[in-house]
Amino acid sequence: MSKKQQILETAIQLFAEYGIEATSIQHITKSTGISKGAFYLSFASKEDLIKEIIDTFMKQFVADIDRVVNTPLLADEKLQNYFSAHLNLLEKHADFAKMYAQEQMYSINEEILEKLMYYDALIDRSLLSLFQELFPLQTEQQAIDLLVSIKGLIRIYSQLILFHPYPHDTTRIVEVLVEKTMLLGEHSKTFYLTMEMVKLPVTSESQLPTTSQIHVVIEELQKERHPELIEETFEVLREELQREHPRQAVLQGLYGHLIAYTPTKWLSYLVKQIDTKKDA
Amino acid sequence: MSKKQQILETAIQLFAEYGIEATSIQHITKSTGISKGAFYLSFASKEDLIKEIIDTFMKQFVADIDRVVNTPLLADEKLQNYFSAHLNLLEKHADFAKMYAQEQMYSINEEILEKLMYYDALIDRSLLSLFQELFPLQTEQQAIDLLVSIKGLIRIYSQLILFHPYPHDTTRIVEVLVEKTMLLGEHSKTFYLTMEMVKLPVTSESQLPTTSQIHVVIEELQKERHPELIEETFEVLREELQREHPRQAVLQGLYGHLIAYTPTKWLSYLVKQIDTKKDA
DNA sequence: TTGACGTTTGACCAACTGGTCATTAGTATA
DNA sequence: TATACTAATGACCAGTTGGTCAAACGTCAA
Repeated sequence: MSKKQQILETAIQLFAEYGIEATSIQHITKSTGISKGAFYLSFASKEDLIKEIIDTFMKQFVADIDRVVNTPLLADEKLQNYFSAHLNLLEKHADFAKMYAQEQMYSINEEILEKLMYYDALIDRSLLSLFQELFPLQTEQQAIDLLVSIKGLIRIYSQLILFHPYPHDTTRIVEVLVEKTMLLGEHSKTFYLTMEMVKLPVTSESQLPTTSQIHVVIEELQKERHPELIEETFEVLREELQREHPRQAVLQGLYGHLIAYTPTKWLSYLVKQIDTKKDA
Repeated sequence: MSKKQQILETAIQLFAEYGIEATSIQHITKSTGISKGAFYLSFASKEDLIKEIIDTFMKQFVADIDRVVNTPLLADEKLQNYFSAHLNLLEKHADFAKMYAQEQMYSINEEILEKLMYYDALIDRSLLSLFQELFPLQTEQQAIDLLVSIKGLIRIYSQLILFHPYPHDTTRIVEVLVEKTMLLGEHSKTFYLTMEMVKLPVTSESQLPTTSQIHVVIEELQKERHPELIEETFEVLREELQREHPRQAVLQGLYGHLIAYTPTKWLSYLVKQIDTKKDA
C-alpha cells in the first residue's frame, strides 16, 4: 500500500473517532508512523487531505448507487437493492460515514461543502429517477417530498447503525425502509417542498461529462499499474470515444469491466452518463 | 441584561455561524465587547459555557413540549400542536438549533453528549406517550419504530428550514408531518428497532424529581428578582411540598404560573412530574 | 481626600496549530 | 567507490488556543 494510502486510512480513522477539527496533522503523522514532512509530500494541506478523502469515497458511492438503480429489474426490486447497497456501503466504510456525517452538518470550508452537495445531488438524482419509476403518476413536487422524507429516514437509521454497537440485521432494516417508502409514496396527499427549495443543481445536462473530461480521468488512472483487462479497456475506450457516435454496445461492455474494479468505478459512472446522453 | 446573558447570546450566534470548535474565547469576548478576564468571571471555561447554553435552552424546550403533549385535547390535535411547537421553537431559537445540530453529531465532550442525550430522551418520552395515545393498539416496538421515523422526518425538515433562507409556511409543514405520522403509525407492518437499541434511559421512575431537588432549583431561582406573582408562587410551592401528599389542585395552579414565565419553565416541568407521580 | 473593595483589564503563559525547508538517509546508476 | 537522485526527517516558524493574574480602574464611605 502506498504511503498516501496509508495516510488516508489513518486519517479517516482519526477523523471518525475524534472529529476533523480536533485531529491535527501531527496526530495523523504520528499514528501513521511518518514525519510531518512526509505528509506534505503526499498532500498539499489538511484541506487537500479532506477533499481527497471525500472524492475517493463519494465517487465510489455514486457509481455503486447508480449501477443498482440502473440495473434492468422491476422497480421495487431496485428499491430494495438501493437500500441494501446504501446500508452495505455504510457498514463497509463506517469510518468514512461517520466523518461524512459531521462534515455534512458543519463543513469547515465552503468549497468542501459544495463538493459534498455535488455528490449528494448525484445520489439524489438516482433516487429520484427510481421514485419516478416506482410511482409514475407522481408530480415533481410529490417526488421531491418523498425524496426528502426517505433521506431523513435513511439518515436516522444510518446514525443508529453507525453509533450503536449492535449486530444489525440489515435485510430487516431494508424491509422496513421499503415498506415505509411504499406507504409514503402511495398514500401521501399533502406536500410542502418544491424543486428549488432542495436545489438539485445537477439535473441540467450541462453537468454531463464530456469526452475530454473522460480522457483526463483515464490519463490520471494510467499513472498507476492496473490489471491487464483494465489497461486494455482504457485503450478500447479511448478509441471508441474518437468516433462521432460511440457505439452503446461497446460502451456497455466496457462499463461492465470498469464498475467491477474499485479504482475505475467513477470512470464507469462517467462512461454510463455519456452513454445515456447519446441515448436521449 | 446581565453580562453573563450578553456573553451567552453572542456565543450562541458565533457558535451557530462558525461552529463551536472554530469559535475561540477571544472571538467571543471581542464580539461581546469585554475582556478575556471578564469572560472567566462569568464562566469557568469554554466547556462550562457550552453546558450552560444547552441547559438554558433544552430545559425550556422540554417544558414547552411536555406542556403541549399533556394539555387535555384530542390526541390528533396534540400531535398537530406538538409539531407546531417544535417548529416554532426552531424558528425562534434558530441559532441555538444550529449549534445543537452540530453538537449532536459530534460532541466535543462525553459529558456534554450525555447531557444532550438526557434532554433528548425527555422529549422522546413525551412523543412516545403521545403515540401511545394516538395508536392505542401499538406494541412497544411499533411505537419505538414510529418514534425514530418521525424524529428522522423532523430532523431533515428542520435542517431545510434552518439552513434554507426561505419564508417557510410552518402550518403547511405541520400538515405534511401529521399526515406522514398517521400514515406510518396506522399502516406500518414491519419493524426493526427495539427499546434497548434506542436506549431511552429516562423511562424508569428513578429519574423522577424529588422534592428536595425542587427546593434546590427554587433556591437557585431566588437569587434573582422575579415578578410578584412568581415570588409568591415559590412560597406557596415550598409550603405545599412540606405536606405528606401535596394537593394536585394546588400544584396545577402553581404549574400554570410557572410555565408562563420563561425562567421558571423548567421548574414547572419538575413540578408536573411530581404531580403525575403522586397520581399513579 | 483618603483608603478600601469589588470589577475589569490585557500582557503573559505554555501548549499546540498548520506549514516550511535545510539537512540527511537511502538507493540506483556509472 | 563516487555520483546523482529522490524520499524522508524534524527543528523551526509565526500564529492561535484556553486559561491566569498582577495591576489598574471605578465607586463608594469615612
